[in-house]
Amino acid sequence: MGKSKFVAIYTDLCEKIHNQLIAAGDLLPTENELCEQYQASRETIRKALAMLSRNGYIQKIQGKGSIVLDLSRQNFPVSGLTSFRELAGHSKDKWQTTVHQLVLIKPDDHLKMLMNLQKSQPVWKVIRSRSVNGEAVILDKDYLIQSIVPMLTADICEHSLYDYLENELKLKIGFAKKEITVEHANEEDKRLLAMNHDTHIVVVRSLVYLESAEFFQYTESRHRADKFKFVDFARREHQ
Amino acid sequence: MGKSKFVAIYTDLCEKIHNQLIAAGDLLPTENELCEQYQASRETIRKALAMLSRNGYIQKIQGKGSIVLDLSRQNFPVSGLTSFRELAGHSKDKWQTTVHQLVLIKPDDHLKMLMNLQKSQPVWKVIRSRSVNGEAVILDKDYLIQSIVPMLTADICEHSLYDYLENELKLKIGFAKKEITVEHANEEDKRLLAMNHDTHIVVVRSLVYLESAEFFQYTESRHRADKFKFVDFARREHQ
DNA sequence: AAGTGGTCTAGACCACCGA
DNA sequence: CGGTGGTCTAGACCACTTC
Repeated sequence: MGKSKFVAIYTDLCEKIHNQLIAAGDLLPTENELCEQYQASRETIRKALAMLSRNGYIQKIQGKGSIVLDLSRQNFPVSGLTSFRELAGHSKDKWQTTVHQLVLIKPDDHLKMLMNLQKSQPVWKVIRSRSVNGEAVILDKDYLIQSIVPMLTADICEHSLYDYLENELKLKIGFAKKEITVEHANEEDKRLLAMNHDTHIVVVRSLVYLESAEFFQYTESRHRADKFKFVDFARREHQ
Repeated sequence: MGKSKFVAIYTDLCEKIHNQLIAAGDLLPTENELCEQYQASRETIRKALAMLSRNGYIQKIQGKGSIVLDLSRQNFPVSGLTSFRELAGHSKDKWQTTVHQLVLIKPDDHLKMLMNLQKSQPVWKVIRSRSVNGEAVILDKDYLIQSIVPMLTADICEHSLYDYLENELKLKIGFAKKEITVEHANEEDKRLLAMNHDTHIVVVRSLVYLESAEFFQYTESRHRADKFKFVDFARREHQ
């Protein structure tokens, strides 16, 4: 239950590609060979390969085989659900988090609209800035529904909020909808970020849901424009 | 061959959701019921459901069923491969395309690096602006490898380049890697776009590949910052 | 013609949910 | 407990590439 067979096969092939045991441009073993190697049925192998394909590791070509792609360089887990991790997790720079505010609030009308709340219910408001090399370049404003996250501390917010949610509270994150726009910096941005003569902020707004399809968190992640970068791998679904 | 069974089922369910024959928040029929309805095996039904899930239409919950999600409002085909379509295709505004340049060039070193070209080979360079309500807000610079796209005309570029590539040349687009950043507007931006006192440009750089894994196009899509919006649906892959 | 991936099937067992 | 989705299997046939 910890892992299904096809995920284990996916993970194994993933590592082999990352460690260049299989070089970019090469063909993967055929599906039948992989059936042998992993003692699995073909459909199970194919699930693992489909996952590799979705995540940009391989390209399957009918009649030929599965080519290993060369996108690994900057291909950190695309469309992960937290923008901070996306940026920080895979870089070598030193990131630091500062908690500016942690309060339990009753949402006002504007927030209720943003969060699509029907009734008024208490919400954790967390404001944090993220610094790299001592320069605050990201301002994260999180709003979490208290009936799902009963307690929060500054300590949790300063370290990894998501670790806490997933590993301590055992919450299962399901999906999120994100929206990226560019806006003018406001007073709060100027106060809490090192604005560096820059007037623009990239705003990533996310609605995050649990696996139960229950809404759970709204996040506004405000990035200094010159420090922002979003990478995406998109596959064409021929229908 | 035109369509596989599971794609047909996916498409049918898609339409039913769009037309609200199945309401958001409701459960889809169970997998076994769908087997009956579509006269298909369960794995085939599950392929269709997996596709719906990937594209944000449903959330599957073990032991319960598949809930129809309510993301339809602004959920245009996320992570399509062409940023112009993403913006224009599903809006009600009137868009117009102006072709500024269409030439066959030998790429210089900078372009060769961007396009990851080993040898020097002729490349189509297409510069177009996109206007909405008479205001030019997007500048698209496309570079297409001529050995794959032998001929281009201004007429094709003014209408739909991608229609031509897919339907006339029968090219099969496979996947793309995109990168979104924010940069200062340059002279060309100011000349060809209605810059509106704005100094920033959202730059979407894409490397596009065919299904054969062959590289084929580099695109730089430069959006006036205040007109830019990117929407993404991301699913957590629990492993 | 042989080998590859693409699709579909029927059946089995498990993990989870709700009454 | 019964019904749901999650996983895995073995086998079949098709479409495509390559020789």
